[in-house]
Amino acid sequence: MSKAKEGKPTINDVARLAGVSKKTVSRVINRSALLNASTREKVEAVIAELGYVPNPQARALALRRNFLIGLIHDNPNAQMVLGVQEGILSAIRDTEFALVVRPVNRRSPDMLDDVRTFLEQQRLFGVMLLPPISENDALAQLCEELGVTYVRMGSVRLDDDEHMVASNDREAVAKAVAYLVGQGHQRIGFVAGPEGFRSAAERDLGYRDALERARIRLDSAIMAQGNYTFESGIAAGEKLLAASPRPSAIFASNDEMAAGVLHAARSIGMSVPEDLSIIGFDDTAIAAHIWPPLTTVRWPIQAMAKAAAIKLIDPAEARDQPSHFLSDLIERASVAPA
Amino acid sequence: MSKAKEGKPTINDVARLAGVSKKTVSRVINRSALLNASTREKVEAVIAELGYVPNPQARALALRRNFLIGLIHDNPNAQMVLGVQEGILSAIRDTEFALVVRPVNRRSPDMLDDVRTFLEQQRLFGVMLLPPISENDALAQLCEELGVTYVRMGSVRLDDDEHMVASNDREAVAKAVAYLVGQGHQRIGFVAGPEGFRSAAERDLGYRDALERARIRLDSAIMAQGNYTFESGIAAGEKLLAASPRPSAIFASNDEMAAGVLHAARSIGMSVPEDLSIIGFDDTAIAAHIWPPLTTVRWPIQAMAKAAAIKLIDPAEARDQPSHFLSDLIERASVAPA
DNA sequence: AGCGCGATGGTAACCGGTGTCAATCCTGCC
DNA sequence: GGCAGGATTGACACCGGTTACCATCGCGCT
Repeated sequence: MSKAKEGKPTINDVARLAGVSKKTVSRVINRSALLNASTREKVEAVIAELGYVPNPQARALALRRNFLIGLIHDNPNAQMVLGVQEGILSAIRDTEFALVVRPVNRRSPDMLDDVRTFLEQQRLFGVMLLPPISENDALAQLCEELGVTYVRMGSVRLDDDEHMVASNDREAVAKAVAYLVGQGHQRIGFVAGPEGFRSAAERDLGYRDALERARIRLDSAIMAQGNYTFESGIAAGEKLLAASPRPSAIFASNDEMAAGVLHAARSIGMSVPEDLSIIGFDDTAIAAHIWPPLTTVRWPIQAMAKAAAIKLIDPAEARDQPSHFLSDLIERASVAPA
Repeated sequence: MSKAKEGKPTINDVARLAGVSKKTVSRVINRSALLNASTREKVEAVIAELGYVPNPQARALALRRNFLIGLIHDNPNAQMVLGVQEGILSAIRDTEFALVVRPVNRRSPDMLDDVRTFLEQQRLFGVMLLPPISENDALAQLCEELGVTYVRMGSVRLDDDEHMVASNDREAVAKAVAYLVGQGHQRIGFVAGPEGFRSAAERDLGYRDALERARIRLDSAIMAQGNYTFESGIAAGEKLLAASPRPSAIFASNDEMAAGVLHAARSIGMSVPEDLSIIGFDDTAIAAHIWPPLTTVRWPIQAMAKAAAIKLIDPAEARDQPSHFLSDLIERASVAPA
């Protein structure tokens, strides 16, 4: 408050004012046990008075590790990315960690180089990988090679528990389809996601599992593939609804495509859910804001992200963190009994 | 590749192998002009061979500034937040800057303390503030006090150009409403946003401007207030459509409420846009994925965020960056002539 | 009284860069 | 050939922390 010439107070200032050495101040900051109580109090008083906060860059340099965790993603689902960011933040709030984000372009040929530069340049403590990029094994290997710890989030277990937090999309979809069966539906269409997405493959398997368990035969006439977009959902819907006999229910591998199916149904005069039941996946904002609100499957994203972040930053608690999560079926109004 | 015992190569390793001093290597890294070409080449060769990348923490310490820019927000619109993140990233890609995000809770009483702790602890180079929290002057003052440069994004100019990148919501709404007038609508309803949001106030003003210019009298029977949610849009829609005479068009202050109005209209048997034209604001994912696709107003978010980031990190280019942006009217299918 | 020992706290080096300033090397020019 | 002066380069301190290791202190003990 006196001659503090612009600059923030440093550990030296604290030491001088408290009449102790830097080292002692450092001990106070790091809560070292071998410290006389009165010394500690004296130092703490000075710290409070000066409003001293240790310089993170200096700390990082001396400790040879920093306190930044990265989030690398190419996920088009804004809702999900933000959910992850909030989940991570809830884990690192009240710690000295901070979250650095890095959207990348999956299709870019130099995606890997881009990530490499990023990791080398920033020397992050660790990174989280979101799908679909988290399915890229080369990326995980790159982290390994660069000595950056990582945790992947995904729709299926792709790595050991230490490096993975996974939902079980296959099971979740099977449950959703079984739910349709439970509502009396026997002719259930399916809109698959694009190739190359692990989630798409898993959801496909879940659909097949459910039909098999219900002893319903697969019929390729009521199966179509989309690419997770609204438009592809429309196209898929048109194909499926042209089949004869028509499906009485359709499971779409994500909400956007489900919205597209809904649109296709409506444009040929069918009403939902009276004439057609629809289930989506992801519980994005769209799901709740179309009419009728979409029944869908939801990853517990925040919880997953939080668990992932804890795995990254706190080895002690890491083993208590679950690596597998169950998705919930969110029942809204797009499903009716057959 | 030989005895590199785990650790990454440092400037000392490079200096030793190149047979020059640290300082010279430093000069090469920083592209200092006063350097003999042959020396530079020699050093660059060693750098390439070793795969040397300067340690950002050490740099930050020595330079007394770091290369982290923060994004502080409490914005519920995921689409927008992600757009901003991408905009910022496009500005800092190929620089050594990184983006640190910090979602906060607007309603929390210790929001300011939370931000203060964050800023003091991380010693960021600068921060960007997103609405609605960017409207909080105390926050801007806090940044000032802590010596953190900041740039605010918002729907109206709240600060000098150096610290502000603004759209002009008032003008944008006026244009949108004028567009409805141009389509022959004379009875145009309005759904306002919640109090306390500057954007809501501006959009309200824009509506009034447009009516005044068109010499249409305000009628509180076809004005309602919502809180930017889908549900509040339904309620507002019900109120407005119960008025007599009914409005032939409705402007809603955001897309979610517009979707709500659409739903309200449909549930009383009106079809859109035949019986009712609707315009929203924000161009969120919902706008494109409901039926009919919503005509709406869009902030050029990425461009704004990019300009804001450049203002933050590059004083030289900062003055070339615009501080004001015009929003675009995105014409889809929810508007028809009266 | 002298001694050993655990509890505290200090000193100096170091983490990996950058700034300052002086030393050295050229070069042209008288 | 000698010298001024700009172009290069290096030595060294320093940024603000931490660690390794040493010094001191107070105490109980013989």
